Amino acid sequence: MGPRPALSKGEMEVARVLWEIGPGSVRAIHAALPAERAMDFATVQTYLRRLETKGYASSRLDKRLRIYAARAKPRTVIRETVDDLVERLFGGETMPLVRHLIEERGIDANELAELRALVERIAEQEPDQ
Amino acid sequence: MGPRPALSKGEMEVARVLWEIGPGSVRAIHAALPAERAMDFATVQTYLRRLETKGYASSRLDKRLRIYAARAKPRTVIRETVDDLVERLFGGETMPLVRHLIEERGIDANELAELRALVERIAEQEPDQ
DNA sequence: TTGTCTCGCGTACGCCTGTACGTGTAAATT
DNA sequence: AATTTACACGTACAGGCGTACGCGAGACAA
Repeated sequence: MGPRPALSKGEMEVARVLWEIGPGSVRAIHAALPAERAMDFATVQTYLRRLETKGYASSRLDKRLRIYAARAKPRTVIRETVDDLVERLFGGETMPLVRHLIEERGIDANELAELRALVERIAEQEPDQ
Repeated sequence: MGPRPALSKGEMEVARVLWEIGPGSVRAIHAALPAERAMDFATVQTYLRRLETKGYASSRLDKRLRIYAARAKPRTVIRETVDDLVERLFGGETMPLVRHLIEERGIDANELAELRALVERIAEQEPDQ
């Protein structure tokens, strides 16, 4: 997977839906977008076309209906996107962002428990010092 | 602080330096950029002008030297930026990003200790359940 | 069969972004 | 004084991005 052009914000939203609901028609993807994020059908179509051009999605014609599918794995795309952000906005350091997320955005009791477990798990893997 | 146009990637890098070194001339900011990220002097100048237009920075002339200063606080800008990303790429959920950062990017022993402390601190604040 | 609906697909368009160049002028150097 | 250096400031320009419109052709309804 060579250097793909980065996802734009709009493309991200559509890609996310693609991952979530799997392959689908433009209509399906349009319908699966969060209601409060009302994009025009044609806009979604454009984003999907661009996702394909950029290598993030593929498509095939099923009869007269074009079906899009994700081509890049979420983890990969998230890594690329987040790495870039961390680099530019945090000088490459991870912790400031983690801190921000926990302190500023807040996490509830469940999430806190999960985080605790995660920390312990990592702590075991990574032998002290 | 009304709705500012979002920072572009290039603007982010420059804004970060502005926060780090405080008010300074274009040259100072240019010099403070990570060496491996060599932008042209004139490019930095353009970004600073745009940062001012967007409301993220202010400037004054000191003799014939224009001095730029940050106008928006890092925390605020980071909140706006990260909120947007979390919304678009993670459907508004915080934990997937936290998990990604910890698991995929990895953190060293020191960071792990800090994270542990942070979790405990939050756990105390937020009474169980 | 004759609209009407639904899509695909090409096209559009203004603003944003990355990345500078060039000109004019003030300050510094020789 | 003449030359070089250093900036500010205006301008540029191609490609990306958000957000569609409109046409043409099957599919479906009447």
